[in-house]
Amino acid sequence: MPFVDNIGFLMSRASGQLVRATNAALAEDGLRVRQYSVLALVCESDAGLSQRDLAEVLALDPSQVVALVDDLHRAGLVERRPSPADRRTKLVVPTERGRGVAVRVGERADARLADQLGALSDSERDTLRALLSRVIGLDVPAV
Amino acid sequence: MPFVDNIGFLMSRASGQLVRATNAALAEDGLRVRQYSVLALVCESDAGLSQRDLAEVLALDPSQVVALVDDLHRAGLVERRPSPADRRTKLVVPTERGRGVAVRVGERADARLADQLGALSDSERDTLRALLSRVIGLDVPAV
DNA sequence: TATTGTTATACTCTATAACTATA
DNA sequence: TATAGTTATAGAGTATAACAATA
Repeated sequence: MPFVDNIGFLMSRASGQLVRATNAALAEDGLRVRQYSVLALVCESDAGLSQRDLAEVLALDPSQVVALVDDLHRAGLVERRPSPADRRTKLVVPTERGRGVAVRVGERADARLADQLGALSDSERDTLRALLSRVIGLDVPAV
Repeated sequence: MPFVDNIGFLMSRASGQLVRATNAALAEDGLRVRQYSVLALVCESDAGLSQRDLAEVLALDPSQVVALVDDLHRAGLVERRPSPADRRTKLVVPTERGRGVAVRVGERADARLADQLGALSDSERDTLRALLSRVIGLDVPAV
């Protein structure tokens, strides 16, 4: 099989393409996809997420999460709140402005992503989503 | 739809995982996946590939290809040959040693990749390959 | 004029190690 | 002793701009 059909190569190219397109969609709000992923996650959460939770979900090193939360905090989009249960833990929660930005840029990012996936039908997108989830080990493998 | 089901996010995580695993497989030969991709491509080619060809196939900037070819040349795995047709163009061709290394590390890299895709059946891998090709626009979209 | 390869530069991402404060 | 967050640092990847040689 020729190298250009290597799944790792195809995945890397596709990922780069999607990240570039998403970054372009987020750029006018001064965000990049990694910062936005943190913002989107904490907006989905009720009580806020610890930085450790964020690191695990995003598969990032905790030290990287520090920098991303710093960026969002500097932009006034999130705050760090002390956890009532554990004084080591800081819960990252969105500000009002952060919630608004998340909705707005989320829509633009989703639209851009949809453009990138234009060649795929809805059911093909579902298939792709399921296969990717299996690759990263989030779902149980078929027995 | 929760952010963790975002196709861009899943793609990015999957890509990172595959690249990491492949880099680990190539490490004992002092290669990384980007260098290996150049080596693999020129080994498939009969007459060698120009750096411009490589940049296009790999979706890299030509200046990045310069650095990758430099690395491989320093390791004695490829050579730059003047093109008979165009004195601006340099054809990148593997050395004998380069061909040997490509076969050996290619097998290890393929095995590692197969491990990473362990949860997927053969037909699912084909499906994934086809969907990724469509995303990056290599294939004609379904009409 | 346009293209091939090249150099230079800056920024982002990734990977580790070590430190602090709490548990 | 282990965990959450943090700082620091180095290396790899990405993105542009500009240049020389050649077409």
